[in-house]
Order: sequence, then structure tokens, then C-alpha cells
Amino acid sequence: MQTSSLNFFERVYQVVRQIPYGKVTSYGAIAKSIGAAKSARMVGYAMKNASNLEDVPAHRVVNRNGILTGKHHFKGTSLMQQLLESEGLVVQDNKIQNFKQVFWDPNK
DNA sequence: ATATTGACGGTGT
DNA sequence: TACACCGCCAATA
Repeated sequence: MQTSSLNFFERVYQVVRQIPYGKVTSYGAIAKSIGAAKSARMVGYAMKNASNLEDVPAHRVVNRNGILTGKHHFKGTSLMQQLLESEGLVVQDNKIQNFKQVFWDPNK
């Protein structure tokens, strides 16, 4: 099938794969980079589907507040937070501290 | 085809 | 800073 929606998911994965170690980004930033700034929710939806893909570090994707909104979708309740902390990030109360410093812009 | 949901973002209060 | 409401868009029922 030549559905463009499938490409949408692939585009999201491609951007997420480019996130460097120890850095994170937001759904809106990814959406914007793929040309769908208003489809941030779709990015999150795609990530949920990507949870099965090891090629896509979904744990490095958080919302604009730097909150681990998707941590509830991981196997362990604190798996996502643990992964981020393993990368040198500081997570507290489901929120990334110094988010502005560890933020990585896909468009940049 | 319509209604509801959701890993969001922006703005108002 | 915290909370509420609205707008966007695809998937699901």
C-alpha cells in the first residue's frame, strides 16, 4: 500500500534514531522536523508503536515540559527514567532536570 | 460515517 | 507555577 501514513511513522523513527546519546527531544520538535508541526500527538502515537523497535530510543523522547509522559507505556514503570539516568540525565518526579541543556533539536 | 481517545502544544486564568 | 480549555490529526470502536 502506498499510504503516506506509513511514511509518517518511518519519518518519526528516522528522527528519533538521530537523537545523540545523553540527549532528548520533544514530540513537537520531531513533528516539526518531519513537516507536521501540528501532529505532535501523532508522533507520540508512532512512538507507542515503536516501543517494539529497539532501533528507536523512545525513552529519549518526552513532551515539551520534559516530563516522561510515556514512561507508563514501558515494561517497567521506571524503565524509561532509569534509561535516561543511565545516559547521564537527571530525572526527578518523572521530569527531566536541566531539560533545556539536554534538549536536542532534530532540525538543528 | 460519527464519536471517542491519545507518549502533545499553546494560551488563558 | 499549576490547572483548564482548545485545536490538530490519525487510529480505533
